[in-house]
Amino acid sequence: MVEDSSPQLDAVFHALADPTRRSLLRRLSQQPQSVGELAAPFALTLAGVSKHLKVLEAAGLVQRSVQGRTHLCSLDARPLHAGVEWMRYYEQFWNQRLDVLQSLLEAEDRAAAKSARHSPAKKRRKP
Amino acid sequence: MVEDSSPQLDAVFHALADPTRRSLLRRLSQQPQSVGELAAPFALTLAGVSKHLKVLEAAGLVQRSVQGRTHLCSLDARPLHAGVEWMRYYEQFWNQRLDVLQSLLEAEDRAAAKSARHSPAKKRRKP
DNA sequence: GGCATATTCAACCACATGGTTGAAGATAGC
DNA sequence: GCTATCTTCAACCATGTGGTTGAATATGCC
Repeated sequence: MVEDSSPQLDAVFHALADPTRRSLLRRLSQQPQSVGELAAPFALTLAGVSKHLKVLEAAGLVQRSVQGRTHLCSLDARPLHAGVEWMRYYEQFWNQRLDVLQSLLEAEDRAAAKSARHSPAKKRRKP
Repeated sequence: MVEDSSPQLDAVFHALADPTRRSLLRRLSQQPQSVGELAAPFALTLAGVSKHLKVLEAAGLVQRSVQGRTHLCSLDARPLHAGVEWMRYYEQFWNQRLDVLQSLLEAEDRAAAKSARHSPAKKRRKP
Protein backbone atom coordinates (compact mmCIF):
# COMPACT_ATOMS: atom_id res chain seq x y z
CA MET A 1 0.00 0.00 0.00
CA VAL A 2 1.11 3.50 -0.67
CA GLU A 3 1.86 5.50 2.44
CA ASP A 4 0.03 8.79 2.78
CA SER A 5 1.30 9.59 6.24
CA SER A 6 4.73 10.99 5.52
CA PRO A 7 6.33 13.95 7.26
CA GLN A 8 8.67 14.16 4.28
CA LEU A 9 5.76 14.74 1.91
CA ASP A 10 4.12 17.09 4.41
CA ALA A 11 7.26 19.22 4.44
CA VAL A 12 7.84 19.18 0.69
CA PHE A 13 4.27 20.01 -0.29
CA HIS A 14 4.02 22.64 2.41
CA ALA A 15 7.25 24.20 1.18
CA LEU A 16 5.89 24.32 -2.35
CA ALA A 17 2.55 25.81 -1.32
CA ASP A 18 3.92 29.35 -1.30
CA PRO A 19 4.77 31.40 -4.38
CA THR A 20 7.72 33.11 -2.74
CA ARG A 21 9.29 29.78 -1.94
CA ARG A 22 8.61 28.40 -5.40
CA SER A 23 10.26 31.48 -6.80
CA LEU A 24 13.28 30.98 -4.54
CA LEU A 25 13.65 27.42 -5.76
CA ARG A 26 13.42 28.58 -9.34
CA ARG A 27 16.18 31.10 -8.83
CA LEU A 28 18.33 28.55 -7.05
CA SER A 29 17.91 26.23 -10.01
CA GLN A 30 19.90 28.75 -12.02
CA GLN A 31 22.81 28.99 -9.59
CA PRO A 32 23.63 28.86 -5.89
CA GLN A 33 23.10 32.24 -4.28
CA SER A 34 23.57 33.98 -0.98
CA VAL A 35 20.64 34.89 1.25
CA GLY A 36 21.09 38.56 0.40
CA GLU A 37 21.10 37.91 -3.33
CA LEU A 38 18.02 35.75 -3.00
CA ALA A 39 16.20 38.36 -0.95
CA ALA A 40 16.97 41.30 -3.22
CA PRO A 41 14.13 40.91 -5.76
CA PHE A 42 11.43 40.53 -3.13
CA ALA A 43 9.49 43.24 -1.36
CA LEU A 44 10.31 41.46 1.87
CA THR A 45 12.75 41.97 4.68
CA LEU A 46 15.86 39.84 4.81
CA ALA A 47 14.52 38.15 7.92
CA GLY A 48 11.35 37.26 6.05
CA VAL A 49 13.27 35.60 3.23
CA SER A 50 15.47 33.91 5.81
CA LYS A 51 12.37 32.30 7.27
CA HIS A 52 11.25 31.04 3.88
CA LEU A 53 14.69 29.57 3.33
CA LYS A 54 14.43 27.74 6.60
CA VAL A 55 11.17 26.18 5.48
CA LEU A 56 12.86 25.05 2.27
CA GLU A 57 15.81 23.72 4.25
CA ALA A 58 13.48 21.84 6.59
CA ALA A 59 12.00 20.15 3.52
CA GLY A 60 15.50 19.29 2.36
CA LEU A 61 15.10 21.35 -0.79
CA VAL A 62 17.86 23.83 0.00
CA GLN A 63 21.34 23.16 1.25
CA ARG A 64 23.38 25.85 2.88
CA SER A 65 27.10 26.26 2.90
CA VAL A 66 28.31 28.94 5.29
CA GLN A 67 31.30 30.75 3.90
CA GLY A 68 32.48 33.37 6.26
CA ARG A 69 29.68 35.77 6.80
CA THR A 70 27.69 34.82 3.72
CA HIS A 71 25.47 31.75 3.50
CA LEU A 72 25.50 30.20 0.07
CA CYS A 73 22.25 28.39 -0.67
CA SER A 74 21.88 25.76 -3.33
CA LEU A 75 19.01 23.68 -4.64
CA ASP A 76 18.63 20.06 -3.72
CA ALA A 77 15.81 18.77 -5.86
CA ARG A 78 15.90 15.19 -4.60
CA PRO A 79 13.02 15.55 -2.11
CA LEU A 80 10.82 16.62 -5.01
CA HIS A 81 11.16 13.15 -6.41
CA ALA A 82 9.03 11.68 -3.64
CA GLY A 83 6.39 14.31 -4.33
CA VAL A 84 6.30 13.57 -8.04
CA GLU A 85 6.12 9.86 -7.37
CA TRP A 86 3.21 10.40 -5.02
CA MET A 87 1.37 12.49 -7.58
CA ARG A 88 2.14 10.26 -10.52
CA TYR A 89 -0.06 7.56 -9.03
CA TYR A 90 -2.94 9.85 -9.96
CA GLU A 91 -1.87 10.24 -13.56
CA GLN A 92 -4.17 7.34 -14.45
CA PHE A 93 -7.05 9.34 -13.03
CA TRP A 94 -6.52 12.52 -14.90
CA ASN A 95 -6.14 10.50 -18.05
CA GLN A 96 -9.48 8.90 -17.22
CA ARG A 97 -11.11 12.12 -16.20
CA LEU A 98 -14.15 11.49 -18.36
CA ASP A 99 -14.59 8.17 -16.61
CA VAL A 100 -14.55 9.97 -13.29
CA LEU A 101 -17.38 12.20 -14.34
CA GLN A 102 -19.15 9.21 -15.78
CA SER A 103 -18.83 7.19 -12.58
CA LEU A 104 -20.27 10.15 -10.75
CA LEU A 105 -23.22 10.32 -13.10
CA GLU A 106 -23.72 6.58 -12.84
CA ALA A 107 -23.76 6.83 -9.08
CA GLU A 108 -26.40 9.51 -9.38
CA ASP A 109 -28.38 7.30 -11.70
CA ARG A 110 -28.17 4.40 -9.29
CA ALA A 111 -29.36 6.63 -6.50
CA ALA A 112 -32.18 7.97 -8.65
CA ALA A 113 -33.22 4.47 -9.62
CA LYS A 114 -33.21 3.38 -5.99
CA SER A 115 -35.18 6.47 -5.06
CA ALA A 116 -37.60 5.77 -7.89
CA ARG A 117 -38.09 2.21 -6.73
CA HIS A 118 -38.98 3.35 -3.24
CA SER A 119 -41.04 6.40 -4.11
CA PRO A 120 -41.95 6.13 -7.78
CA ALA A 121 -43.89 9.39 -7.99
CA LYS A 122 -41.02 11.59 -6.87
CA LYS A 123 -38.26 13.31 -8.81
CA ARG A 124 -39.10 11.68 -12.11
CA ARG A 125 -38.60 13.35 -15.41
CA LYS A 126 -41.69 15.07 -16.77
CA PRO A 127 -44.25 12.26 -17.02
CA MET B 1 9.25 31.94 -18.20
CA VAL B 2 7.62 29.57 -15.82
CA GLU B 3 5.13 31.20 -13.52
CA ASP B 4 5.68 30.59 -9.82
CA SER B 5 2.91 32.88 -8.65
CA SER B 6 -0.15 30.72 -9.09
CA PRO B 7 -3.07 30.49 -6.70
CA GLN B 8 -3.90 27.19 -8.38
CA LEU B 9 -0.54 25.70 -7.37
CA ASP B 10 -0.82 27.28 -3.92
CA ALA B 11 -4.14 25.52 -3.40
CA VAL B 12 -3.06 22.16 -4.79
CA PHE B 13 0.21 21.95 -2.88
CA HIS B 14 -1.43 23.18 0.29
CA ALA B 15 -4.15 20.56 -0.09
CA LEU B 16 -1.52 17.85 -0.47
CA ALA B 17 0.54 19.03 2.51
CA ASP B 18 -1.64 17.12 4.98
CA PRO B 19 -1.64 13.35 5.46
CA THR B 20 -5.37 13.21 6.20
CA ARG B 21 -6.13 14.91 2.91
CA ARG B 22 -3.72 12.72 0.97
CA SER B 23 -5.42 9.73 2.53
CA LEU B 24 -8.83 11.05 1.52
CA LEU B 25 -7.66 11.45 -2.05
CA ARG B 26 -6.28 7.93 -2.05
CA ARG B 27 -9.58 6.51 -0.87
CA LEU B 28 -11.48 8.56 -3.42
CA SER B 29 -9.25 7.15 -6.14
CA GLN B 30 -10.83 3.77 -5.41
CA GLN B 31 -14.41 4.96 -5.67
CA PRO B 32 -16.64 7.95 -5.01
CA GLN B 33 -17.80 8.01 -1.42
CA SER B 34 -20.06 9.96 0.88
CA VAL B 35 -18.70 12.27 3.55
CA GLY B 36 -19.73 9.84 6.27
CA GLU B 37 -18.00 6.93 4.58
CA LEU B 38 -14.87 8.98 4.11
CA ALA B 39 -14.86 10.12 7.72
CA ALA B 40 -15.40 6.68 9.25
CA PRO B 41 -11.77 5.46 9.34
CA PHE B 42 -10.42 8.64 10.92
CA ALA B 43 -10.20 9.52 14.58
CA LEU B 44 -11.79 12.83 13.66
CA THR B 45 -15.21 14.33 13.94
CA LEU B 46 -17.39 14.51 10.87
CA ALA B 47 -17.06 18.27 10.91
CA GLY B 48 -13.28 17.94 10.88
CA VAL B 49 -13.31 15.72 7.83
CA SER B 50 -15.84 18.04 6.23
CA LYS B 51 -13.33 20.85 6.57
CA HIS B 52 -10.60 18.80 4.93
CA LEU B 53 -12.94 18.02 2.08
CA LYS B 54 -13.59 21.70 1.60
CA VAL B 55 -9.86 22.31 1.27
CA LEU B 56 -9.68 19.58 -1.35
CA GLU B 57 -12.70 21.02 -3.12
CA ALA B 58 -11.15 24.49 -3.08
CA ALA B 59 -8.12 23.01 -4.84
CA GLY B 60 -10.44 21.41 -7.39
CA LEU B 61 -9.33 17.93 -6.37
CA VAL B 62 -12.73 16.77 -5.17
CA GLN B 63 -16.08 17.16 -6.80
CA ARG B 64 -19.25 16.83 -4.88
CA SER B 65 -22.63 15.64 -6.04
CA VAL B 66 -25.38 16.22 -3.54
CA GLN B 67 -27.90 13.42 -3.64
CA GLY B 68 -30.60 13.97 -1.17
CA ARG B 69 -29.06 14.20 2.25
CA THR B 70 -25.83 12.49 1.31
CA HIS B 71 -22.98 14.22 -0.48
CA LEU B 72 -21.12 11.95 -2.85
CA CYS B 73 -17.50 13.01 -3.29
CA SER B 74 -15.34 11.97 -6.19
CA LEU B 75 -11.75 12.54 -7.17
CA ASP B 76 -10.82 15.01 -9.85
CA ALA B 77 -7.12 14.52 -10.43
CA ARG B 78 -6.75 17.12 -13.15
CA PRO B 79 -5.39 19.91 -10.91
CA LEU B 80 -2.56 17.56 -9.93
CA HIS B 81 -1.30 17.77 -13.47
CA ALA B 82 -0.21 21.37 -13.02
CA GLY B 83 1.63 20.37 -9.87
CA VAL B 84 3.46 17.54 -11.56
CA GLU B 85 4.38 19.78 -14.48
CA TRP B 86 5.77 22.36 -12.11
CA MET B 87 7.83 19.75 -10.31
CA ARG B 88 9.02 17.98 -13.41
CA TYR B 89 11.04 21.05 -14.35
CA TYR B 90 13.30 20.04 -11.47
CA GLU B 91 13.78 16.49 -12.67
CA GLN B 92 16.95 17.61 -14.47
CA PHE B 93 18.28 18.77 -11.11
CA TRP B 94 17.73 15.63 -9.14
CA ASN B 95 19.29 13.72 -11.99
CA GLN B 96 22.27 16.05 -11.72
CA ARG B 97 22.35 15.96 -7.95
CA LEU B 98 26.04 15.18 -7.84
CA ASP B 99 26.66 18.28 -9.94
CA VAL B 100 24.76 20.34 -7.41
CA LEU B 101 26.98 19.14 -4.61
CA GLN B 102 30.00 19.65 -6.81
CA SER B 103 29.08 23.22 -7.68
CA LEU B 104 28.67 23.87 -3.99
CA LEU B 105 32.08 22.44 -3.23
CA GLU B 106 33.61 24.40 -6.07
CA ALA B 107 32.10 27.58 -4.71
CA GLU B 108 33.63 26.75 -1.35
CA ASP B 109 36.96 26.15 -3.02
CA ARG B 110 36.79 29.48 -4.83
CA ALA B 111 36.01 31.21 -1.58
CA ALA B 112 38.81 29.39 0.19
CA ALA B 113 41.25 30.34 -2.57
CA LYS B 114 40.17 33.95 -2.41
CA SER B 115 40.51 33.91 1.35
CA ALA B 116 43.94 32.30 1.05
CA ARG B 117 45.06 34.93 -1.43
CA HIS B 118 44.11 37.73 0.95
CA SER B 119 45.32 36.16 4.18
CA PRO B 120 47.65 33.34 3.25
CA ALA B 121 48.40 32.24 6.80
CA LYS B 122 44.78 31.52 7.66
CA LYS B 123 42.66 28.44 7.21
CA ARG B 124 45.29 26.48 5.29
CA ARG B 125 45.72 22.77 5.52
CA LYS B 126 48.40 21.65 7.92
CA PRO B 127 51.54 23.39 6.66
C1' DG C 1 40.56 47.20 18.02
C1' DG C 2 36.80 49.24 15.53
C1' DC C 3 33.50 49.65 11.98
C1' DA C 4 30.80 47.76 8.17
C1' DT C 5 28.45 43.71 6.22
C1' DA C 6 25.67 39.31 6.14
C1' DT C 7 22.66 36.81 8.52
C1' DT C 8 19.98 35.07 12.29
C1' DC C 9 17.31 35.42 16.52
C1' DA C 10 13.57 36.84 19.47
C1' DA C 11 9.51 39.14 20.18
C1' DC C 12 5.56 40.61 18.40
C1' DC C 13 1.35 40.97 15.25
C1' DA C 14 -2.59 39.61 12.27
C1' DC C 15 -4.42 35.93 10.32
C1' DA C 16 -4.91 30.98 8.75
C1' DT C 17 -5.19 26.17 10.14
C1' DG C 18 -6.78 22.00 12.25
C1' DG C 19 -9.44 20.58 15.58
C1' DT C 20 -13.57 20.46 18.78
C1' DT C 21 -18.52 21.19 20.23
C1' DG C 22 -23.32 22.16 19.76
C1' DA C 23 -26.91 23.95 16.92
C1' DA C 24 -29.03 24.27 12.39
C1' DG C 25 -30.44 22.60 7.59
C1' DA C 26 -32.06 19.29 4.51
C1' DT C 27 -33.94 15.05 3.36
C1' DA C 28 -35.69 10.20 4.00
C1' DG C 29 -38.97 7.32 5.95
C1' DC C 30 -42.81 6.33 8.83
C1' DG D 1 -46.16 15.96 10.75
C1' DC D 2 -42.58 13.66 13.38
C1' DT D 3 -38.25 11.60 13.88
C1' DA D 4 -33.90 9.88 12.48
C1' DT D 5 -29.95 10.61 9.41
C1' DC D 6 -26.34 13.17 6.74
C1' DT D 7 -24.00 17.11 6.52
C1' DT D 8 -22.77 21.82 7.25
C1' DC D 9 -22.38 26.04 9.99
C1' DA D 10 -20.81 29.02 13.67
C1' DA D 11 -18.21 29.74 17.55
C1' DC D 12 -14.38 28.72 19.93
C1' DC D 13 -9.51 27.18 21.00
C1' DA D 14 -4.55 26.20 20.44
C1' DT D 15 -1.10 26.42 17.34
C1' DG D 16 1.21 27.58 13.00
C1' DT D 17 2.26 30.94 9.37
C1' DG D 18 3.99 34.97 7.09
C1' DG D 19 5.40 39.13 8.03
C1' DT D 20 7.66 43.03 10.64
C1' DT D 21 11.10 45.28 13.81
C1' DG D 22 15.18 45.72 16.57
C1' DA D 23 18.93 43.48 18.76
C1' DA D 24 22.49 39.94 18.58
C1' DT D 25 26.09 37.21 16.22
C1' DA D 26 29.72 36.38 13.23
C1' DT D 27 32.80 37.64 9.85
C1' DG D 28 35.59 40.77 6.84
C1' DC D 29 38.36 44.77 6.35
C1' DC D 30 41.19 48.72 7.67
